[in-house]
Amino acid sequence: MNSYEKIYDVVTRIPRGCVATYGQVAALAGNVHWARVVGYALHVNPKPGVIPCHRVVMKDGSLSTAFAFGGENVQRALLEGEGVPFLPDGKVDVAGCRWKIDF
DNA sequence: TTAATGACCTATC
DNA sequence: CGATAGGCCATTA
Repeated sequence: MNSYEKIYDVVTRIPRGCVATYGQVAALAGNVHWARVVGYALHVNPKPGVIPCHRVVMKDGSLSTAFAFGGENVQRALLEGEGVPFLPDGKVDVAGCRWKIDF
Protein backbone atom coordinates (compact mmCIF):
# COMPACT_ATOMS: atom_id res chain seq x y z
CA MET A 1 0.00 0.00 0.00
CA ASN A 2 1.22 3.48 -0.73
CA SER A 3 0.19 4.68 2.70
CA TYR A 4 2.50 2.25 4.41
CA GLU A 5 5.27 3.03 1.95
CA LYS A 6 5.03 6.70 2.84
CA ILE A 7 5.11 5.95 6.53
CA TYR A 8 8.11 3.66 6.16
CA ASP A 9 9.87 6.24 4.03
CA VAL A 10 9.34 8.94 6.62
CA VAL A 11 10.43 6.72 9.50
CA THR A 12 13.53 5.64 7.59
CA ARG A 13 14.39 9.28 6.97
CA ILE A 14 14.66 9.95 10.69
CA PRO A 15 18.33 10.90 11.27
CA ARG A 16 20.34 9.06 13.88
CA GLY A 17 20.24 10.62 17.30
CA CYS A 18 16.77 12.04 16.83
CA VAL A 19 13.29 10.87 17.64
CA ALA A 20 9.97 11.57 15.97
CA THR A 21 6.48 11.21 17.30
CA TYR A 22 3.75 9.15 15.70
CA GLY A 23 1.77 12.28 14.99
CA GLN A 24 4.75 13.94 13.37
CA VAL A 25 5.53 10.93 11.22
CA ALA A 26 1.90 10.77 10.27
CA ALA A 27 1.91 14.45 9.39
CA LEU A 28 5.06 14.05 7.30
CA ALA A 29 3.54 11.02 5.63
CA GLY A 30 0.72 13.20 4.44
CA ASN A 31 -2.02 13.05 7.07
CA VAL A 32 -1.87 13.83 10.75
CA HIS A 33 -4.71 11.43 11.38
CA TRP A 34 -2.50 8.54 10.47
CA ALA A 35 -1.09 8.40 13.98
CA ARG A 36 -2.85 5.09 14.55
CA VAL A 37 -2.04 3.91 11.07
CA VAL A 38 1.62 4.65 11.73
CA GLY A 39 1.48 2.43 14.76
CA TYR A 40 -0.21 -0.23 12.71
CA ALA A 41 2.35 0.07 9.94
CA LEU A 42 5.20 -0.27 12.40
CA HIS A 43 3.39 -3.15 14.03
CA VAL A 44 3.52 -5.03 10.75
CA ASN A 45 7.15 -3.89 10.32
CA PRO A 46 7.74 -5.81 7.05
CA LYS A 47 11.30 -4.49 6.93
CA PRO A 48 12.91 -5.17 10.30
CA GLY A 49 16.32 -3.61 10.61
CA VAL A 50 15.49 -1.12 7.90
CA ILE A 51 12.78 0.68 9.80
CA PRO A 52 14.05 2.27 13.02
CA CYS A 53 10.83 1.83 14.97
CA HIS A 54 12.69 2.71 18.15
CA ARG A 55 13.00 6.30 16.91
CA VAL A 56 9.25 6.65 16.86
CA VAL A 57 7.82 7.61 20.24
CA MET A 58 4.72 9.14 21.74
CA LYS A 59 4.03 12.83 21.67
CA ASP A 60 5.11 13.05 25.30
CA GLY A 61 8.34 11.27 24.51
CA SER A 62 7.25 8.04 26.17
CA LEU A 63 8.01 4.78 24.44
CA SER A 64 5.45 2.35 23.16
CA THR A 65 4.35 0.47 26.24
CA ALA A 66 1.72 -1.53 24.41
CA PHE A 67 3.87 -3.46 22.00
CA ALA A 68 7.58 -2.75 22.24
CA PHE A 69 9.50 -4.70 19.60
CA GLY A 70 11.46 -6.38 22.36
CA GLY A 71 11.00 -4.38 25.49
CA GLU A 72 10.99 -0.75 26.43
CA ASN A 73 14.42 -1.10 27.97
CA VAL A 74 15.71 -2.31 24.61
CA GLN A 75 14.24 0.69 22.83
CA ARG A 76 15.74 2.99 25.44
CA ALA A 77 19.12 1.30 25.05
CA LEU A 78 18.98 1.66 21.27
CA LEU A 79 18.14 5.34 21.51
CA GLU A 80 20.83 5.93 24.10
CA GLY A 81 23.27 4.12 21.84
CA GLU A 82 22.45 6.58 19.10
CA GLY A 83 23.06 9.53 21.36
CA VAL A 84 19.52 10.33 22.38
CA PRO A 85 19.42 11.64 25.98
CA PHE A 86 16.74 10.38 28.32
CA LEU A 87 14.89 12.17 31.06
CA PRO A 88 14.67 10.83 34.63
CA ASP A 89 11.01 10.18 33.86
CA GLY A 90 12.07 7.41 31.49
CA LYS A 91 11.03 9.45 28.50
CA VAL A 92 13.03 10.69 25.57
CA ASP A 93 14.23 14.28 25.69
CA VAL A 94 11.91 15.24 22.90
CA ALA A 95 12.41 18.89 23.79
CA GLY A 96 15.99 18.72 22.50
CA CYS A 97 16.06 15.65 20.27
CA ARG A 98 12.87 16.07 18.35
CA TRP A 99 13.48 15.36 14.69
CA LYS A 100 13.58 18.61 12.78
CA ILE A 101 12.78 18.42 9.13
CA ASP A 102 15.79 19.34 7.03
CA PHE A 103 14.59 20.42 3.65
C1' DT B 1 -19.46 -4.14 2.21
C1' DT B 2 -19.65 -4.29 7.26
C1' DA B 3 -17.64 -4.90 11.49
C1' DA B 4 -13.69 -5.11 14.32
C1' DT B 5 -8.95 -3.87 15.60
C1' DG B 6 -4.92 -0.87 16.55
C1' DA B 7 2.63 0.74 18.74
C1' DC B 8 -2.46 7.45 18.76
C1' DC B 9 -4.20 12.25 20.05
C1' DT B 10 -7.28 15.55 22.15
C1' DA B 11 -10.83 16.99 25.22
C1' DT B 12 -13.43 16.59 29.40
C1' DC B 13 -14.45 15.24 34.30
C1' DC C 1 -2.69 14.88 37.60
C1' DG C 2 -5.21 10.33 36.52
C1' DA C 3 -8.99 8.22 34.22
C1' DT C 4 -12.56 8.04 30.63
C1' DA C 5 -14.66 8.95 26.15
C1' DG C 6 -14.62 10.08 21.44
C1' DG C 7 -12.56 10.71 16.86
C1' DC C 8 -9.45 9.91 13.25
C1' DC C 9 -7.67 6.57 9.32
C1' DA C 10 -6.05 2.22 7.12
C1' DT C 11 -5.82 -2.81 7.31
C1' DT C 12 -7.77 -7.41 8.06
C1' DA C 13 -11.28 -11.02 8.37
